[in-house]
Amino acid sequence: MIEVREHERPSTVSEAVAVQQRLRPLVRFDGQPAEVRTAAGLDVAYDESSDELVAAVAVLDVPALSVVDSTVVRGRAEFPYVPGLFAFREAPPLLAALQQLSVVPDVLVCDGQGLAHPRRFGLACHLGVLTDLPAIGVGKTPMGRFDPPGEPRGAWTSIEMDGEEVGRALRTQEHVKPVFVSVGHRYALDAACDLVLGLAPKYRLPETTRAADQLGRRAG
DNA sequence: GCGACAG
DNA sequence: ATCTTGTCGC
Repeated sequence: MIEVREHERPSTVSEAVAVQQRLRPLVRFDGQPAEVRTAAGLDVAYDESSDELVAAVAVLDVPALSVVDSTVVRGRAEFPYVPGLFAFREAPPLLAALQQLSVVPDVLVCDGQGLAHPRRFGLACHLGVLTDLPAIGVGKTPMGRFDPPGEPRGAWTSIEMDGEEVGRALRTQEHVKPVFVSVGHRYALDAACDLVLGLAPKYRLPETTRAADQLGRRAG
């Protein structure tokens, strides 16, 4: 099963920022899996009462893209939504859901950013470090600066923040708005984009996140 | 000072 | 995140 590293649960913005600064150096850039046979999609859906949420994880076989395992955990939001501190709201229930899995996925495909974050420590880095599993971030909304990639499927451009490449705007479907890919933990950016393209043969978003999204919505 | 700000 | 079915277009 998945082991989760001991971690703090801050209740204020300044404490949360301090936790990010402390965990950031633990991000690893080596240890990428030689072959990805399973990929987990993670997503959180919100309920009516605004502080109730549903964390869903779907593990897909690669490259078949069939669901081989899944878990759903209901809970309450322990932290408000604050841009840049997204993980303190969604990581707790997602970690609980990950621990219920009967298989350990080769990579976590997170719904949000990884290094494409003001302090280079988005949700994908957070989850990657706390589980020490390879992780990447696939966001629907861009964070840094980028030029629009070409229209063909597979076209991409660099996303930069403070003059460095922190991710890529990747076109997964021709003439469709790109997704925003960044490294989370133990994964290279090139490989992350290859993986996302393989996971998104038909739609804009990877099948992993689509499956998790559907699970969470069904349980809400 | 003003605007921007993952889900 | 969420409010929301069918419909226009490649």
